[in-house]
Parts: sequence; C-alpha cells; structure tokens
Amino acid sequence: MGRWEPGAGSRLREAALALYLERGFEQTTVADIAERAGVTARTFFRHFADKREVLFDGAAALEERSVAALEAVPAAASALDAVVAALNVTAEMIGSDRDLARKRQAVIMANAELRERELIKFASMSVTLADRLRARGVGDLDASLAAEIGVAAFRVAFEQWAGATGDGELRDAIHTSLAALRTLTAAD
Amino acid sequence: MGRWEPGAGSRLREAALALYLERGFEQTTVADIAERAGVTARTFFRHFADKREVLFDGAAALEERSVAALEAVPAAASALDAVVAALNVTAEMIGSDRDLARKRQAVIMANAELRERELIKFASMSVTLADRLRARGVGDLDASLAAEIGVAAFRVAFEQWAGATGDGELRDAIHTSLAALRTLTAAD
DNA sequence: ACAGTGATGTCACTTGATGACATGGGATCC
DNA sequence: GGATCCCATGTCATCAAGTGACATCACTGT
Repeated sequence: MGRWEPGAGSRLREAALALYLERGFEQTTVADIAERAGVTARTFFRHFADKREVLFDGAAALEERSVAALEAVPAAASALDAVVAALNVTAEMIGSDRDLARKRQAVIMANAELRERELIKFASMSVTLADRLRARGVGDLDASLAAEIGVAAFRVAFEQWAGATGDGELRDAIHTSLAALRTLTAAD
Repeated sequence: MGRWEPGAGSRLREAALALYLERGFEQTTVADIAERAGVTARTFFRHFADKREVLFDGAAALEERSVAALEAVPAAASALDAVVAALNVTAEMIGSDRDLARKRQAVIMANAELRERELIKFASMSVTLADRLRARGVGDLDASLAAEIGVAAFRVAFEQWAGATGDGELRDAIHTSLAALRTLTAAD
C-alpha cells in the first residue's frame, strides 16, 4: 500500500462527522460525504451500511468489551451488580473523550432517525448482556429485566452527562442514577 | 361523501398489513400497498409518513389515554405506582385483541427497521410519562427513571405475552415482571 | 513476469420520499 | 339552483438511499 494514507474508512468518518456538524444530518447526502473524502458514493456503502451507521460503528467494540467485563464479575454477584460492572467499563471508554461524546451527542439529538439508532444500540447492548446473564444461570425474566434497568439507568445518566455544561464524571452520574433507581423501587 | 366507503386511510392500513403478512415488510413496496388499496403511491404518503408508520399510528392514541390514566392517579401515590397505573390502562387496550397484537408483533419482530420503530414508540411513551411525572412535582432524575423502568417492565412482559403460545393475561405478566424488578433491585 | 486478491470506480436500476400543480366532486353560502 | 370554496386525490418531476454487476488498477507473493 505504498506510503501511509488514512484509509477511506476513516476519511469517510471524518468527512461525515464534519458535514453533520456543519449543516446537519439530513442536509448531508452520501454523495457530499464521499466527495469530501475523495471517493465515490458507492464506496461509502462499502464501508458503512448506511448514513447513520457512521456515528455508531464503534458500538460493537463497546459491546464486546463490556461483555468481557461482565464475564469477569464473580459468579456470586447479583445479576444487577454484574450488569453495573459491565456498564462501568463502558462508561470509562466513553467518558475518556468528553468533547467527542458531546459533539456526537449534539448531532444525534438533533435528528429523529439518529435518536432511534442510538436507542437501538442501547437495546442491543441490553439484549447481549441479558444473554450473558442467562449463560450464567440467571433466570429468563430476571436476565432481561436486570439488563434493561441497568442500561436504562446508564442511559439516563449518560444523557444528563453528555448534555450538562458542568464537568462531573460519568461514573458518578451512573452511581447517582442507580441509587435513585433503588430508592424508587424500594418505596412501596 | 355519498354512501359510506371506508376511507383511503383504513383501506391502506388493511392492504399494508395483509401484504406485510403475506410476503414480508421489505418485500412489499408502497406501490403495492397503494395498488391494493386502489389509490396512488403519492396518496399513501398523504396518509402515512412512511411505510413503517402504518403499523404504529395507533401509538398516539395509546399514549394519550395512558397519560389520562396517569393524571387520574392520586398525587400521593409513588412515581412508579403512577406509571404502573398508566401502563395497566395501556395493557387493557392492547390486551383486548390478542390476535391482532400477535399478527402485528409477528410482522414487527421479523424486521429490524420495525423493531427499531417499536422501541421508539415505547421510548416516546416513556418520555411523555416522565414529563407528566415532572409536572406532578417528581424530581427530574426520578421522573426519567420511574418512567424508564416502568416501561421496561411493561415491554418485557408484553414481548413475552405477545410471543407466548399460552393464554395468560397481559395484566398478570406485567404484575409478575414488576415483582421481579423489585426483587432484583432490592437484593444487595 | 504472472496470477491472484482486494479496494475502488462506473453504470444501471429499484425504491422511498417530497414538491408543484391540476382537477373533480361534495359541502357551503347567497 | 348555481357560483364558489375546499379537500382528497391524481399526475408529473425529481432527489436521495441503497444495491447488484462488472471493469480496473495497484499491490502481493511466488
């Protein structure tokens, strides 16, 4: 491959994010992105399944690592605790680059299609975690619920964190969210 | 309008559901639906924002009535209890026609785009309920969380109910789901 | 040098979605 | 009753997303 030039994949990713920020997601066509990246539109689709996926193709890696984290939790831990451990790892990965997270989140929140896709990614993580819990012997319903509410708590915390102007840690936001969750369900 | 003929809206809805069941969602084009309903494709888009929305345009009414149910809950009730009351009303509406629910669910589960859209509808309900909780004086975080976990419990129960071959009541499934949720968060 | 492999370009096409404009029939008002 | 208005729809044109088929060119290893 001769001298090193950034692959078309990363050039496309950068071009897309820049355009989404400059003029908005809907106002950006695949042709625009491809042009800025110096390739054809056809090539764009060889790297990304669709226009949205550019912003989400990191999710797979995220999921992978949080699953690994879940596996590392002692079997004695409760289902919810195991999920929380996995999500804390996720939080560390995301939380390490707050500026990028904010930019990305701004683009996503400005568009319905992207908000949908983001929810899907969270849901996908929830399903994956639930599966792993089942593999550990957790019951069907409990596995689904533990994963769902863990991810819900994470998501609420994340949204607050990514939107807030302050500079608290994502990890702390999650902790607060989980504590609130316990109080809510305990109160009867 | 002369004698009564079903409006184009309902004809389109029926045509679409039939085709989605017969040959699948992706294999059905808007042109197909329009033809079966006796209108042009352009008219389809005057009734539905997109091909998916045909299956989801009842969601608004559902949301409306569950909000009304939430408003009817005494202010003294806990946030989660209020959400549960709202969801029980939703359950009654959905649960009244299990056959339709199953057909619809079969179509939705067979397609990724439709699963996405369904999650969005649930998310939308969650946001709406959270807003109403805030209007009642519930704190920001608590409102989001109560709505999220209530809806999550509902969704898990609903999916199990709509997929199961047995004939339990949706209401019971929700109750079971909520009980499990409380146990999960209590265990510490 | 040669065959193979992979990434890209080119072309053609289907489908989803939307804007602009025409029209026909029912409802409304005088 | 007839002029008029409005709404639903049809018609036409167009753009953008996405995909399949095939050609090309650079680089790889032998």
